[in-house]
Amino acid sequence: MTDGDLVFKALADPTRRFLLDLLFARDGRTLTELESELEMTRFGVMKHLRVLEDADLVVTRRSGREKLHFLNPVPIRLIHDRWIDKYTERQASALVELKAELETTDE
Amino acid sequence: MTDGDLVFKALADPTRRFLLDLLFARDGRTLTELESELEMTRFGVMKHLRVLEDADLVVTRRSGREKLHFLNPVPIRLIHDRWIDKYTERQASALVELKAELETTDE
DNA sequence: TTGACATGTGACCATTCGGTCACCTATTTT
DNA sequence: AAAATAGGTGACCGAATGGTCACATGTCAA
Repeated sequence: MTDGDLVFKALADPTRRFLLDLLFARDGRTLTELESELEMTRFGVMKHLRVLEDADLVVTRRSGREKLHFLNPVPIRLIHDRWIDKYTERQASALVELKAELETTDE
Repeated sequence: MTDGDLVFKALADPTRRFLLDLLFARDGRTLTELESELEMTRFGVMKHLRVLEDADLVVTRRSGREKLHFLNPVPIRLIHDRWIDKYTERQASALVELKAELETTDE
């Protein structure tokens, strides 16, 4: 399996996307800390973190017996660049902003 | 399953990503035309296109007995916006460009 | 209107994936 | 040193996924 494949497989699971959300909000957390945010055993979370790490979406640093987890945004950017070229980028982001605007004025 | 889930599930398969690549290169193709680019039965391709359509990554228009397929970049842009904020965007794209530059100068 | 063409449905099967558990190692604390 | 803490491995099982086929509908051309 190539690098790119790993990224898409990693993003396919809702638990793993939630882990990325947690790290996006605050970096450098340990497995145990992340586990406490999820209704799942430590082993499940560990397996998911492993997948994210293999995909290079999460990078880690050991500190004693702890392992700190950090979000790496580069693979996400590459997904964007694959199907949105420089010419259509303005359109796409404009549509996204328009949609967001319409939804907030609904409230 | 929510809309976002469908997008990530859809992107998880290499055949579906290749279909997006084909449509990114040239829009408005029929099922039969796309099928000819793949080593898979028509039914397999149809199933994949259905998944992409449910995820809103591909939109279609009927024309007689043909069904034309178009790429929709909006969901891709939303993925980008979820984990790359305005402040780190410059960093991420800079890293991507740097990596591309290093790889091309290698040759 | 008959036949060819383009697309569609439901069932089926092999493989992959998500999650848990028993068991294990390494580091810190008391 | 002993106990507690943080992380890790391999096997296992139910559920979801990828791909194919028999069969069916709608559209176009001769």
